[in-house]
Amino acid sequence: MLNKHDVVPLYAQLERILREKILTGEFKDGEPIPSEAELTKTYNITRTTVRKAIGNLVQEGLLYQAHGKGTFVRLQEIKYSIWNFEGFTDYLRKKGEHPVSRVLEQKGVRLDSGDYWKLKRARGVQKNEKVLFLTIDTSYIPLRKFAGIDRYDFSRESLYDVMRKEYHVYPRNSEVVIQPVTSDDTMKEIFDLDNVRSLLKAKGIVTDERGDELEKVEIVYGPNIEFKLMTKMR
Amino acid sequence: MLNKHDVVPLYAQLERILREKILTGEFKDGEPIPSEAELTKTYNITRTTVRKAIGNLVQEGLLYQAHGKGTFVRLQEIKYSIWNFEGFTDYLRKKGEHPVSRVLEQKGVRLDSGDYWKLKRARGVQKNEKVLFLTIDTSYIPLRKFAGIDRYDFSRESLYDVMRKEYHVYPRNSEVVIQPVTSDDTMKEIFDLDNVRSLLKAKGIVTDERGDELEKVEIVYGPNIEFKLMTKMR
DNA sequence: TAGTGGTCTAGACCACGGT
DNA sequence: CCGTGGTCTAGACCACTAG
Repeated sequence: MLNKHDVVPLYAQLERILREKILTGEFKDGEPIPSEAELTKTYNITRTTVRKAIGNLVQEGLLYQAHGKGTFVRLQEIKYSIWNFEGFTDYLRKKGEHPVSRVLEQKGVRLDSGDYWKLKRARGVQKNEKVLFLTIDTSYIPLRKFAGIDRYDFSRESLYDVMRKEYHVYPRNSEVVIQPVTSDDTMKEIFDLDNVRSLLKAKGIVTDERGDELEKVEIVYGPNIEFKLMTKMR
Repeated sequence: MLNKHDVVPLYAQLERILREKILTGEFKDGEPIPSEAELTKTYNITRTTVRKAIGNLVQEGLLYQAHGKGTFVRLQEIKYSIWNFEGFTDYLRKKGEHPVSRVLEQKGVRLDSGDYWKLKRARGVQKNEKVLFLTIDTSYIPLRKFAGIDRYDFSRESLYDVMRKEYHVYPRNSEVVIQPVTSDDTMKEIFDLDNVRSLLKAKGIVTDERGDELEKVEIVYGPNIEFKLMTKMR
């Protein structure tokens, strides 16, 4: 049930309930959730409010709507091969590789929206005697949320591990824009390029389940990475 | 002014007007646009409709809102964001745009796996007297599955509509690799580039629900497209 | 035809920011 | 204080889908 006097808006409360039911499987993948009309009755709110909640979940990709048919659950809309946030580190370990990070730069910076810890790392794998770098990651971590984050040595520790274990914060969503970039000197050196090339860059934010920003991120992908994308259409 | 009897929804019409004013600089970067109350008066529509239009532009990244202050123009110039293949025509129509296709090349070709119909199109939107091209799509359609596909005029018809309505085949999944490419002469002409640039290319296959290949596809995205990607961890 | 989502109206009260 | 956006109500009519 919803609490009309809560500071949390009704649509956000409903959103949470629906998300829960989708993720626990009470609403099954591909099947319809109750109609908007039903939801207005069940929760005793207007359709506008129901639509706001559903709209957000559609935006999020958890639901889709079909005119005249209904609102349906969509799980696993997008998968990604290299773009997994449970991390880079775990991903490579599973493949039997030895992940390596080299910190290129770290310092406090002030962006318009507050104070951040800037962390720039080259990340890759150990190959025999050599290191093959795959990405250059630049993170801007809000110090308001992660006070003392500068104490950690991120050439050894995983950023997301620290967020989870030390701050009890769980990265959940990311929204990035993919762009082409032309290699600069840093990229040339890290990726061992012999001349100027086009590379891919992903730039965006990582948030927790409430949509709070955890990190501004910018990742440049080296030439050894394929950016594979699978989508499901309806 | 808005046309209440147009098939294009009022919010989409308003959206288009606002987008226009932002992009032409009538609403300047960082400055506020008229308040929601003013817009309701100016266009003689309700605030709900105004908010729907503004909401979409906020989503698109062209505007941001600050509680108690106003609605402001955002510096970055994001025009279109496309996250899957299904959306092109519908996505643009919803925005009150007029999608345009120009067939650049079409012929039968033999690939190692069989006979295909090659269809290369530039796709974009009508802007006043001009056409702004957004993508160059190259499709290879298996003739074994789509005999007679060469009869259709794909400058007018949607490829997927034909697949659905004439062949009763439904595109469902896609698997593509995203790569950077350097512009060639065709791209230079279609996208009206003044010099060589890095662009994005998606290359892969589209399948139906049984995993049967419907199309090999290669899409080059012009500089007016941002490739926005949202991921969720579960 | 009945049920669904898509659009829109005409209000209301609230919280926030700056004066 | 006033003007801004944020939320919400209680309706209405329409277009689409399926039986």
